[in-house]
Amino acid sequence: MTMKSDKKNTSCQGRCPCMNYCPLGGALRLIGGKWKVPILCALNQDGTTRYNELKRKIKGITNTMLASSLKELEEDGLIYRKQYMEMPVRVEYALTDLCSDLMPILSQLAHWGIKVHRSE
Amino acid sequence: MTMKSDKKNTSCQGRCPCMNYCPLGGALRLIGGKWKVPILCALNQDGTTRYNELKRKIKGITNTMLASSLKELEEDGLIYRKQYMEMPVRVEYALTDLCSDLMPILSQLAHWGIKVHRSE
DNA sequence: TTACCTGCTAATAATTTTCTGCGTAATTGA
DNA sequence: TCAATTACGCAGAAAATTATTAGCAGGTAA
Repeated sequence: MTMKSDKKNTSCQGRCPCMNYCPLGGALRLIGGKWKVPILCALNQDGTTRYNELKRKIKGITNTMLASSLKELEEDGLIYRKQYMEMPVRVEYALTDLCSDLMPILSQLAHWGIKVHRSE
Repeated sequence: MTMKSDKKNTSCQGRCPCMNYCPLGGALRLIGGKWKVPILCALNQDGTTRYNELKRKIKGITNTMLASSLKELEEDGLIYRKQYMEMPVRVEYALTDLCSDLMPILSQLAHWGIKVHRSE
């Protein structure tokens, strides 16, 4: 898998749940950006999904962003890519176990988000 | 508090832990950006903290970003600002209860981040 | 054959968003 | 007058995102 050791670690300079590397900052970087959460949510909800199916489901995403986000998510070990050598090529994506562990945490975050939204 | 209803809701179009508004996207926006997590972590670790103390503790942050991030966090109800009418002015920041509820979730996220980091 | 269609992705430039660096302001006691 | 504290404003740099174009592999329709 990829090396990320050169990424700046602004998140927590020796404080919090974080030490020198800051796994919290690291985690947030993995799911950061505009489209990664929508992709993960789609895969979480529907399971294994093809490229164009994702594109249809995630409104407004461009090919550029879908392809590059999928690539990063795969490199980071959050999703799994399986290419079938049919013609035309078929490619399927699914969450890895690692990412399945993440989803309940995101779900808690979502519940917290509901509270915040109500209190505004 | 602030109205955020005009924010685009790209995160989850009717899927996942999210409905139409997407509280997950909302939550991630609140803590998004380069400096908000470091600020929250500092406040979580040390409790009530003054402006310049925060500035010293969070290495590399500029006045512009510290001031604007604090302002947004306050508008969003995550931190609490108390200004003492001394001279020179003293201002203290602390986490709100709402944000205290968030910290354990971030902690879980951090633990997940450790796993990811190890598997790379 | 020719032309165009689907599925997936890359390359590039244009645009938008976010961040940085610097300067400055109000206040007032020493 | 100067220092200390807490900011705000603005220009430009950097980063993220979008738009556009194009590629390839093969299938379909004319």
